[in-house]
Amino acid sequence: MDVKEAERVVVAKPVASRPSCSNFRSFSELLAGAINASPSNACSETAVAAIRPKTVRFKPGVNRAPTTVVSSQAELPATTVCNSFDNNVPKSDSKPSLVYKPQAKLVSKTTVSLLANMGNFSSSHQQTLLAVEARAQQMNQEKQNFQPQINSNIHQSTPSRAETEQTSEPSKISQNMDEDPKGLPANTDRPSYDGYNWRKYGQKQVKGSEYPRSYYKCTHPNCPVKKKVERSFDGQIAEIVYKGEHNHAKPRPPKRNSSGTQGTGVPSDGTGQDANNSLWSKQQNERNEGSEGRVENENEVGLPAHSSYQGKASVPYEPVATGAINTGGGTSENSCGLSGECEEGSKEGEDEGQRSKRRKSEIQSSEVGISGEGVQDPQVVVQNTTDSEILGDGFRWRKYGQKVVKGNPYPRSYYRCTNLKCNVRKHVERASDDPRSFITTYEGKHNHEMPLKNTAPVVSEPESHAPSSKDKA
DNA sequence: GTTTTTTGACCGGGA
DNA sequence: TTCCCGGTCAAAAAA
Repeated sequence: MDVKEAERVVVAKPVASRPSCSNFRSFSELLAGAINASPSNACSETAVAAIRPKTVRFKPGVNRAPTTVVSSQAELPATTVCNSFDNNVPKSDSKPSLVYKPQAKLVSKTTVSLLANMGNFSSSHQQTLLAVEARAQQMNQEKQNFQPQINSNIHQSTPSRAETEQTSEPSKISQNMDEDPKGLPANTDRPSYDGYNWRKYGQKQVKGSEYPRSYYKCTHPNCPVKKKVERSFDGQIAEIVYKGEHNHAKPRPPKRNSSGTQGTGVPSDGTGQDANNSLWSKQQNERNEGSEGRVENENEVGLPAHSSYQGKASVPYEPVATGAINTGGGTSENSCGLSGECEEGSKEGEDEGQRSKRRKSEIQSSEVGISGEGVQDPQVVVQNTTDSEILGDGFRWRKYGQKVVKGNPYPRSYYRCTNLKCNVRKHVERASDDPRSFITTYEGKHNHEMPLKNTAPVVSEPESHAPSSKDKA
């Protein structure tokens, strides 16, 4: 990728097509290439990996680093992603930054409505399939694009949080990765950005899909929810489809922290979803009080933006989880990104076994919680933030212009990050007749952390986050 | 020894 | 009825 172009991140609805990466070829070719030739390019490598997934347990140092690299910006894209979901226009083609275009998958009406309402979760929907597409590539791009800057920018801003965030972000990503078995350590529960714990029960190469599809079930007892995740060769999530509704609240975080809400993140294992989830919930609750809703954006958005849930109204937290949804709402706490994972990370002390046990207990407790407290806040979603301020990506934006540009009958709105030090801009335009479909294009990278709204829970500094993954003795 | 992931086989729905 | 294919099961492997 060209560095220059890297600056520009375009998010658009994915179009069914093969990755633009010239390297992508048929599996057979990839294999051959991988085997024969040195895997000069990542593409081939990844491809291979995709073909033969292996259980990769999270090892400190191994995956970590790479992931971390990533980007903080997940959030941005996330937002975009969200929007992009609905977008019908594959504008991306023209945009330089796109690495590949994931196939466009279906987005249920529910999703649409959710996005549209962002915040109002109507839950009426029946079980549905929600398809979200998260484009890994965006992620990648972002990762790549942002990284450089991050480094440079970080210096400017106080490293403390910003840095942590940035670094942590990766973790988020990793979380995202969670969907991916490979990337993630096998943390058992593997909470994902959506805040729930999932157990993988199958993987398969589905016809018509370039990537292997992984099947996950919610680990919560009696919970019928399942999700399908397709990952791109590079491990990025290409699509997530949820099925069913959770009949329980998100798993509560293990006791820890209420304070930590934001833990900056370090997501430990990337999977630390449990914690995340729970954290989210908690945070949400807490935040809700404050009316904050930032919550999951980052996480979810981050990547998972892809994950849009289908609405499940029944679960209060869900909404939150849905980053996309929140977007509308506004800030997310970032949950995991910041917090959830963080927490998990913080739990480093625990080892796998303990976690497992903990999970079990959590699960149970969560059940209880469901009926009890957890559920309350459906309103989480509804936030006061205005569109102009927080557009779902967790950052604050100020609209500074609007214009009709060639090729699109709809006016394009220009936004600038409200952070004085930040020169990131983005423009948003309708992608189609559907008022809910937008194409968001970012320019530049944020050199600051995502603004936390009012309450800012103390961020626990990620001490050395050891990969919480499991260190088994 | 425990738990999760991997993966081939099986099942059931739809064409 | 048969075939195709997505989804699920479950034994084996991995950590």
